[in-house]
Amino acid sequence: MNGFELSKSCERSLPCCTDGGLLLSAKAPQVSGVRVQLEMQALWQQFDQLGTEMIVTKSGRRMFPTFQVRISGMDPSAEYVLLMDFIPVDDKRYSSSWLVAGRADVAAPSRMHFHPDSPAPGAQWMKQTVSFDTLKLTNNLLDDNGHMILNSMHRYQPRFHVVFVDPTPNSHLNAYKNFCSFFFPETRFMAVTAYQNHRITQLKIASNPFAKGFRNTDSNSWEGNATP
Amino acid sequence: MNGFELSKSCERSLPCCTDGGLLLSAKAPQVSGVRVQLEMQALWQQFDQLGTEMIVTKSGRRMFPTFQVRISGMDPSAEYVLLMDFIPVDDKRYSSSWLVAGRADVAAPSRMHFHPDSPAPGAQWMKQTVSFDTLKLTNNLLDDNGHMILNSMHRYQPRFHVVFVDPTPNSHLNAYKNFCSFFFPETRFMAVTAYQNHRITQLKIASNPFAKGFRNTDSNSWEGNATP
DNA sequence: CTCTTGACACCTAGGTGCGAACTT
DNA sequence: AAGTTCGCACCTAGGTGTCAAGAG
Repeated sequence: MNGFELSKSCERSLPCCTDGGLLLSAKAPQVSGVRVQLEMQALWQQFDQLGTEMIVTKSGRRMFPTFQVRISGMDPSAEYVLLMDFIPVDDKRYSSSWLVAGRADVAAPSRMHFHPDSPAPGAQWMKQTVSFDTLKLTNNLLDDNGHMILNSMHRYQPRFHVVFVDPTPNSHLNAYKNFCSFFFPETRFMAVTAYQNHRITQLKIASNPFAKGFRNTDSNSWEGNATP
Repeated sequence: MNGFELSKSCERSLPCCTDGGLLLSAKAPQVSGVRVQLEMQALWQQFDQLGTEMIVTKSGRRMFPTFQVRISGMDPSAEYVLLMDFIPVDDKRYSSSWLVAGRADVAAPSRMHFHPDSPAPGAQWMKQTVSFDTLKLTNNLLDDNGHMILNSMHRYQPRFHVVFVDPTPNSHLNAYKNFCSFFFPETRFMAVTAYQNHRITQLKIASNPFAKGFRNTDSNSWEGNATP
């Protein structure tokens, strides 16, 4: 039971560093020890149990909950770039009843979202929570605002990447050594243009401060539901 | 009179690079060619003609107009830090009628305000206007929010500094070569806790979008002022 | 029929000067 | 009297789900 404090986040984050048969030691020391912990995990799990949905709009919509992580194990003085992308969970297309409705549409242009503070030294990334609150989701294939393009009615798994900026000449030859990827199963979601599950809507309203206007302030709303 | 296209901004910005008898050539090439142009100059001059006043509060107040500059002549790939400070225009203390009321108070702790994007390569600084809109002024000597501490009823001259981040070992030995300072006379102002000149108040209300609530929207207020 | 769009009311978050109350 | 402080109404700017209308 000892010495597991750090590896706990590994259990949760399932690092993709185990690239096929490659040993972890094949990674550069600047990334091999990096540990990532998801923030607001309880909330993410609450959504996940209902089947998380994220709204996509033409102009771009934020994620809620926001993807936020705490990072440890970086080289404090080394420079890192942090970024996210979204991979389709399966190649299926869903109908409103969550039945598979067909094969996935043609793959949308897959974009990367660089954290706006990138690049920055490890010390800066580790000293506080790293938040991707400026990331927006869109269903507009022609988007030119740098938002993440997703297909509505498809499921996605957010991925998080830590890239060590290697100052060594010809470092691109060893590029595969210099990054590490993480994903958290509880952050999977369905992209939608309108909520399909009313319980998701209610949980969003209850937990997102910007939706406070839709909260039922009547603690006794269960009584006296007058009907015409 | 030729070759003055660049030095035009120098006329306006009065670089402090001419450090006493030192030649400009004593500066590092990364800063010797830097040119800075004040944005919203016409508005600054309009305020300056009335005697600009800036509110200082305990919690910190933004400047209006905001100090913004356009920069050219940097080495695009060199790293720079940009910062501001405020120097007392004179050692006098003013009363509400702008009469000198005594010697200046003990010098407040002089702070530097680093532009939050610092450090960044020259190319990034030059590609768009650099804005110091997060800078706030306070009269709280014990401020721990990193705001600029000023004495009310004193006049100040904002200064703008461009610092080349020299990667050379022992570069601190040549530190004086690696920066260049600019100031714009029309940005001088009096720090106040409440406006003294009503014409300044009116110009602020007319030009600051956040003060729109105090504008006289009735272009025809002279007619039909119904009273009960 | 299912899914998408856009105007909308309602929030958060925070920048204005006002004016009464307060301090000196 | 002169200068400062603080709550306030009124803005900007932008993030919510809702609902009616539109598109296929």
